[in-house]
Amino acid sequence: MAEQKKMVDNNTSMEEDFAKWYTDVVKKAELAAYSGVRGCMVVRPYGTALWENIHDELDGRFKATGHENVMMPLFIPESLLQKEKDHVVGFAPEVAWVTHGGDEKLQERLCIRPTSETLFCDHYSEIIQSYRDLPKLYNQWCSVVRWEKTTRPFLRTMEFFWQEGHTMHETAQEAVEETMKMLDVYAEFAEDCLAIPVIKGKKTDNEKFAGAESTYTIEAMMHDGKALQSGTTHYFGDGFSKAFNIQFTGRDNTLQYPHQTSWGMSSRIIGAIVMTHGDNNGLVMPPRVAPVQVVVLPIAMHKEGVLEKAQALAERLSKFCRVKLDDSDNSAGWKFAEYEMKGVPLRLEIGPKDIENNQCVLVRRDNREKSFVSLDELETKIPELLDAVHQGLYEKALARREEMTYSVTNFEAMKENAAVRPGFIKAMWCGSPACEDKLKDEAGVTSRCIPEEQEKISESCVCCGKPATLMLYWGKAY
RNA sequence: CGAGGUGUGGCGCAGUUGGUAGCGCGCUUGCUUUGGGAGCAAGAAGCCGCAGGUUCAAGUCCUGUCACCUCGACCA
Repeated sequence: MAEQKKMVDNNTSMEEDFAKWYTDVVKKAELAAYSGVRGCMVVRPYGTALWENIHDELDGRFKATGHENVMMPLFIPESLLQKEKDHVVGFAPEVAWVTHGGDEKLQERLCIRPTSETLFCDHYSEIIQSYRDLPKLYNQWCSVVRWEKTTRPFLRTMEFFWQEGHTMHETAQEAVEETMKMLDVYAEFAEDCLAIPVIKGKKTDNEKFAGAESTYTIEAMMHDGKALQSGTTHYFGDGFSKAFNIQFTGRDNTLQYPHQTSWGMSSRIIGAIVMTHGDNNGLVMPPRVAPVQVVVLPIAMHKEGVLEKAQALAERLSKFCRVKLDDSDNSAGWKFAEYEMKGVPLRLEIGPKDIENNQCVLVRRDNREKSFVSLDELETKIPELLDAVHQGLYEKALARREEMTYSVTNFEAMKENAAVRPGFIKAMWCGSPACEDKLKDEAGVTSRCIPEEQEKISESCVCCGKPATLMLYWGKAY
């Protein structure tokens, strides 16, 4: 009975109102707070620590694949933004403009970067002369601004934090390989660090990035069955190179345009973590990026020797994991609930009885499993349990995704399924944008991606019935 | 941009036919507690979003305005 009791009250359940559950968790777990600036959030220390861990893991992978970090300007002059046609049309409705410096009106407006393709291209046109200058493998960590109308913490804010990789290559093939390589890096990171299973695939022309030749994505399924694009890579061909007049002398002594890629993952991924692993007791942090992996709670702290023992344990644990000791005078029950809300993967309880028996209590956040562990085994037991939590989270998310993925072969079934069953829908597509539009208007689903791993659901397009060879994932998206 | 909603101590809210602003949580101090959000006692804290108006009197009625939230549309 007591086991089933909701441990954290005062929080909306996800079945009741998923959107409210989400914002409640974000606020109560202290990831972020609303700010006085419309559509912009304050990322609080706990959220920032999470982002720093995400940064470090990703940045290590970028460096390991030969990339270098740079820092570009915050502003883009209007003339520069307008150099590539598709690109400016795609972003025009959502750029913020600076029109004055002090009291003086500017000769040319400056936009606050919504993305930095144009800045990178402008710079590349200066520094690329020869095939010997290639490839250029640059990345930057920064924030960008897009004037969004509807905002939600992490999922869509006017200013958001991300990394954007921008690379230039001698050949198209090399650039395509880079595009696919970085997609793999994102997928591996999502699954191995965040315990979020993802579907790798290609976006349709309707859904691709403004100015890109092709766009790839990793799609994750949230608890409510909606899709969240969690990372994206683009192959640009030489479109921007031509628009920005970036040329190099090739090995054959002819002038050529380099081939380009870009790729990004944003603070939106924090929303994905919340909505993939969270439950009605709050957040559940994937252990490999959790700001605190183990919280040490002294029980009956006033008793002789308990606090000292807890301090010594925390000190010992800090040598092999991220640990926090809470020796505040809040009650033990309060602390249990608090660190569950914050999603700390493991809780270590140490009280007088444990000290007598040379043991402690370890409790997993993901399934509340409790074990008594000898104090002599912590160095092996804790890493094992952290791995088990990671694995448990991944498997639970994967099982849910599979359970909520359906296949349909005709329009009526698609409409019906989209209306009553949240989740992903696999269906064949003829390749026509008109069919995509119709499915969006009449069934309320958009194409998520053309997955790498294809299946033959049927012979014909789910919409028009014409012969089709491509299987797509469809769904509702954040 | 369309529809809806909300602005009252830090947070969540109540406030009836206009009549001197209240509750819960949190906060501070003290004592007792401490293995699932502790108890008692004493305290601090509010231009009722803002600007006009009606009235003897406005949190409450009227007009305007601003901000934020939710859902759509849009959104690489």
